[in-house]
Amino acid sequence: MPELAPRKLPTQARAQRTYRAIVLAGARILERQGYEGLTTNHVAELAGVGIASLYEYFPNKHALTAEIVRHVLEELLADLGASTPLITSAPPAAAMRAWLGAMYAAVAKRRAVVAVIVEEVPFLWAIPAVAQARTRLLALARATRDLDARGRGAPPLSDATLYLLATMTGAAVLEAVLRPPAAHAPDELIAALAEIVLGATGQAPARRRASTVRRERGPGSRRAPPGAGRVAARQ
Amino acid sequence: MPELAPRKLPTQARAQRTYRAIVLAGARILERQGYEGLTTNHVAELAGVGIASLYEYFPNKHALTAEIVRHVLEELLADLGASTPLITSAPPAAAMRAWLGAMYAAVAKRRAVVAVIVEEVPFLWAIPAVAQARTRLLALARATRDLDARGRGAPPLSDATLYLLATMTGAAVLEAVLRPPAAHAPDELIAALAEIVLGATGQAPARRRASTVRRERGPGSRRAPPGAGRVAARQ
DNA sequence: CCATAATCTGAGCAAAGACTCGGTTCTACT
DNA sequence: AGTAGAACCGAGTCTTTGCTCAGATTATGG
Repeated sequence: MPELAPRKLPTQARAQRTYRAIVLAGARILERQGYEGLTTNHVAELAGVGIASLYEYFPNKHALTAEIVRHVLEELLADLGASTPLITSAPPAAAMRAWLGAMYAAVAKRRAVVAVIVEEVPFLWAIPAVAQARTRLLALARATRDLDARGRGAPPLSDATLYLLATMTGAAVLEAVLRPPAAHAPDELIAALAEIVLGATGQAPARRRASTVRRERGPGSRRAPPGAGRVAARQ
Repeated sequence: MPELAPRKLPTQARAQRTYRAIVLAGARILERQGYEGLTTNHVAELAGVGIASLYEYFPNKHALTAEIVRHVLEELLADLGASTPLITSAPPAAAMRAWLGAMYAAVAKRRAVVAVIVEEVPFLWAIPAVAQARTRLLALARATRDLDARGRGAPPLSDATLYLLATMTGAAVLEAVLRPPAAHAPDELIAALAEIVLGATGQAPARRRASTVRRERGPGSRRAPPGAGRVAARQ
């Protein structure tokens, strides 16, 4: 198990710029050339710093990778956090759709990097930030359920069901973004997904006819552009 | 995009043994040392053949990797296929539980390799066998729905919902096997998962109290052994 | 301003790893 | 038996790449 923590954190302003440049360059390379293209020399060059500066902050390549992943994840979670006010103020059903939409948007915005990270980065789940994010999201789901159960008279979901719903929705969003099915527009998927989740939580009306699920495609629901099937450019 | 097809297939018996030995050795290394440990020299050595023999059949490392993946996937699907007779003969609800149980067992049996394959192998979705398996499973789901819809009077699921259910279930099983939650035994998860899916397909009775979902752990539902959280041994 | 610490640097080392070459050994088939 | 071609082989080539070293440069704070 390789060391995943940075050697030290930059304190001076100049050093902070260097550190940041390294991480950003790493993210760009990861996005464009995949994990196999992520070489320390290349990262340093693109960042415009000497290779030794990179090793000033990271003990090895794995630690650099972990930091890149942490950075991307943090930005993604920040996006999600920014849309929670809108969500919590909405009525439950709309809130669910909004939440799923926000997840979708956050992932879609960084489609290429996220694809490489989840599909190629080794030791992904050994990165503390990743494991933490998982438990935090599960805790959030549990809290929401408890709050919701207190509000209505309905019996609460079992822990196992809640766990499954949380992981399944996350996986479904990832799947829908990374390997979009040609036959369905994003909006349609989000709506159908919301319906499944709401149904399982007992908040949905009895299952409606299939035709009511199929929406017309509005301007905001354009389907993936041609070529979006490719995972990354890979020079 | 690297070449992923074998250079040629062995025809003589001796050559078939060689080919097989290479693929099996590759699978073992992938399982034990992850993708980073999968070097062509090492594979040849473990297979007990010369390195040049490996390159007799595979034009490059990527093609070898693709073949290893194909082999593991084929075995996994064979396991699934072997249990379909039992499943199709059962009534719908029991069939769903049996199907999920079979998926779980098939993945759990090869936990370590599967983990490495889905988390580390680059170009995974560019491997024809992988993409094919995905579409075949989706087609199976669609066929089942149509058959089922004709049997009962209920309206059929929309295509989008079906797609989501299929991918979500697959993802949930993978997740449950690869990163098992300490709090829930496999049987409990399978049961809860079946309930979610059946609920979404309109076949389940109205959502029951949470307590009825929680089963006692029988002898067959032992939870993951200690250390099962590790993804692979990694020498 | 000076001493000390922090930061930066790039040539180059050592190791690893993908793949080839030139040839030997085995098998199939007449 | 003889021969064509299929299969096998491993030492060695060539490239890549993670990482270090020894020292130059810049900031800090007394």
